[in-house]
Amino acid sequence: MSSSSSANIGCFNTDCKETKPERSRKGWRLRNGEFAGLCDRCGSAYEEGRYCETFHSDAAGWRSCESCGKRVHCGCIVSFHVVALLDAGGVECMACANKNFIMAPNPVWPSPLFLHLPLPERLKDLSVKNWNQFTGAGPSAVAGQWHHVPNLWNTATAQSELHPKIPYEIDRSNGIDKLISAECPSATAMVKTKSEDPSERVASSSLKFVPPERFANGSSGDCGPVETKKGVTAEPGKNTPAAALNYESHPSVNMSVQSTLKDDTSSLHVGFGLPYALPNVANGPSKVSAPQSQHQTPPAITKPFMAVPHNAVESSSETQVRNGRPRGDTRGRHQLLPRYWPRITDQELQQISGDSNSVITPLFEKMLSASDAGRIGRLVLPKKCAEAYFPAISQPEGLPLKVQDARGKEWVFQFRFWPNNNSRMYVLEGVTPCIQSMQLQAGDTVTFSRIDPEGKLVMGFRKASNVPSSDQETQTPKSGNGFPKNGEINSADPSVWSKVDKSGYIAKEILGAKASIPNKRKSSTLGSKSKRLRIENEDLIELKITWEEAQELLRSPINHDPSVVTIEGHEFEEFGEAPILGKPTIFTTNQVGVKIQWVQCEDCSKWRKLPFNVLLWSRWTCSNNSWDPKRSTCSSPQELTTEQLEDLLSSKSTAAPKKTKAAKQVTEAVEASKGLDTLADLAILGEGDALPSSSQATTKHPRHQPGCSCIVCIQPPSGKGPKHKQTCTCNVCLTVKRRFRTLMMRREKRQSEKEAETAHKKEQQVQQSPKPEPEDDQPLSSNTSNSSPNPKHPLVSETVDEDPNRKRPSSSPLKGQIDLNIQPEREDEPSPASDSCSMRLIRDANERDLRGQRLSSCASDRDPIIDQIEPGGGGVAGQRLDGVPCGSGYLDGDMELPVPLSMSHVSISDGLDPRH
DNA sequence: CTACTGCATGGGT
DNA sequence: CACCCATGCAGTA
Repeated sequence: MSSSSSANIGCFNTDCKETKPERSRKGWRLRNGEFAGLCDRCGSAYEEGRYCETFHSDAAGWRSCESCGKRVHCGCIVSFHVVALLDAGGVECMACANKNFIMAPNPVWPSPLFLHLPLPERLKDLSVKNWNQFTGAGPSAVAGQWHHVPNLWNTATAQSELHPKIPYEIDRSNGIDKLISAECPSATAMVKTKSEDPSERVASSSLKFVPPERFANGSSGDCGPVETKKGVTAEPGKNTPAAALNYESHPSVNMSVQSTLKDDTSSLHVGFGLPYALPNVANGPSKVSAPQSQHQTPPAITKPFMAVPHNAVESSSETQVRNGRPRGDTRGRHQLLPRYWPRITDQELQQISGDSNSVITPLFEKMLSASDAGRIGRLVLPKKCAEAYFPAISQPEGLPLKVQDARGKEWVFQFRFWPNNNSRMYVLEGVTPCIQSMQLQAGDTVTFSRIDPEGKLVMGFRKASNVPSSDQETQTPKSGNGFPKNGEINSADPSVWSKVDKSGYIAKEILGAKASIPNKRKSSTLGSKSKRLRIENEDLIELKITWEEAQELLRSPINHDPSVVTIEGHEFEEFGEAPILGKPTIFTTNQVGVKIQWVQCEDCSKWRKLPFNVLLWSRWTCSNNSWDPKRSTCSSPQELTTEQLEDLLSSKSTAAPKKTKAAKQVTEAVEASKGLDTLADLAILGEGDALPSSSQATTKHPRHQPGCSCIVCIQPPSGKGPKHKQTCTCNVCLTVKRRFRTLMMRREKRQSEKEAETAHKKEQQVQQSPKPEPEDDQPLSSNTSNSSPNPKHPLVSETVDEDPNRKRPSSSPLKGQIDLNIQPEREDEPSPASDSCSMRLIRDANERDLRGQRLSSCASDRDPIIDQIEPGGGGVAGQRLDGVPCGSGYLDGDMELPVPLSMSHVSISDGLDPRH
């Protein structure tokens, strides 16, 4: 920033002697991505590669290329991009670097995002990144291979030692120079003392820099982590003394709060390797500059930490004996899978650190599986993460690892592994108390970070998203739908964080952090492993949003104005008929007091005015504007002025969530298949309210559905109870199944039913905008969707099986419509045909339904666990899903099993889940 | 019988 | 196809 500001005045080169230099040459790349503007003289100097030499030949940072010996400056922004830092230490001019297979120069500059952070943060961040670069980045031209990098024990230390300098050194216009200059020597020194045993301890050398205070026993030099002064092994007989990290006298792995340790960080905490050490980080999947990556760098592991024995008893031979395979085998696979990349933002980390001198380095994160969150208390650690960031262990018993949670609580887990095939499976044992204290459940994510200079391991977490806020201890503000607002979290609102205790609190960021997280990131973070998880976490986000949007689309059925009921402070809109969906429009009242409706053409984006009571297709274009021929083409100008449009839009945004109004104003709407599909998906996959992550987030348990009684399914701590059985015949299940089937059928038949549809459409077109949209857009008459003529069946009339009207012939002209309320053919049974996926969907839907039910019926504190639902029998009205007679005055009797859709007509002022 | 432990299994990548 | 890892499950306490 500082640099860019100066860039606006004459030559960018502050040493330029030109009195009134005129910038005409493009210089080096600035941190903001632009290029420094230089006058001719400086520009040519730069282009000729003698800029540094010319303008600051006496500055610090001059080094010699390891390959050609050429003197190169290594410590200013100008030279930053033309010098390659070697893993083994030293630097190379780009010429040699390229020859030696270095394709990319030093890591890219921080992303623009980074630059937007307050200076202190940037500095910190930058310092970390730079440091990382220095510590581990850079292929070794000499060896022709990537050299080791992160050494838990030393890098952290080294880093910590350096950080304190950064603040003042970098706080200058050319801070970069200083920063780098300051670091270079250290880094170099470190590398130069490299281990003598390149085969197995490529970079362990730096261990020598581990300050004595960190490894009190002095064995760090050779053994890495070690005993600390107290030297108490976690479990006598199980842990080798050397391996025990003696976290205070905590003999067992049982976790307990150890507040007293808070400050005793010098020797009790394990340091963790730097996660971002890959030299070619710029080429990584998640670039530092990724627009929305929160300027995180993927925790690339240049070399598994485990390659370096960390304790005296560890030896490669032993390791091999135990595992049947040297751990070093993993050397080739340096990077963590994307799903383990920490998504925690720097700011969040900053918050955790509490004091400004701490630097948080996100290490990795892991979404809890059912077993992780179960009562077994074992958290399976991704192998690479464990090996990269946790101390190396040679004994299956592992060692106790002290981890601090975001609140400063300290826990001691047993970090160990199990021989597995020829590999290892790392687990953290004894995590139950911690998991429970954080109220985590399957699907939630735990993050591991390291705080420097303390070198503490910090465990944060992020709820899967829809967890009721009350369940969370976080103070993160949540949006109405239960999602914490990413912006709020990341906005670095100190006030929020400052409330948290000293150690800060890792924000439970929204899953997916809304749109701020690139899709790629989302998917990668969540992992490609579990589709279920992805659906819940990623797509759900989409769905969630869509769902909310869908609410806006809900219109009361024609001739049925909704009535608003308030239950426990939440407004519920009650329709006499099933609401219908339509294209979102904006309603306003003109000067004359006449209500009008604005709709945006999907082709030209122009807004057109329509009568307020018009039904619209989900896809509406100017050509459909039969009300205003003059504006029935995209070429015709927009009626609204910019200002008016702004007002309009702003009003929309403010009123948007309040669908109630709209519902009252709009008489009807039409839904198109797109929306239909979306809705269908929504209905099935998840209402805005998140699916209980505990149940579905779980991932690969193959037999969860039926009456699985495995520990995972039984898991109560995080799970919310048993689930609906696949064979369950309760109303919810039946309804959902039917619906699901219906949806499926509808799609299939859509095609064949066009005719009927067309015919039907004609009728409607009399009063609606003609939109002969082929398969996708089908006119929806107000009542069509609901075959139930009985207005008393508010929403899901279909649930009433007895209702003959329900039996909609498959040929119904309404088929193509999105009416979720239609009563599918009553092929009752849980279509065995439905594959597991379908069933899952159904189950999910069930859960959602439940929630919806609860939401719409009576607010209850009970968890929407399907199993808690008492088989309501075929559509007994007025009965709660959970078996509790609901008597809620909400809907007249028949309202049972509110389909997901029912949720949408609920206008909730503060969240989808009123329960909380 | 329950809880725990440690390894086996197998789906997914 | 190898590896990862979520979960299963037998053996033990």
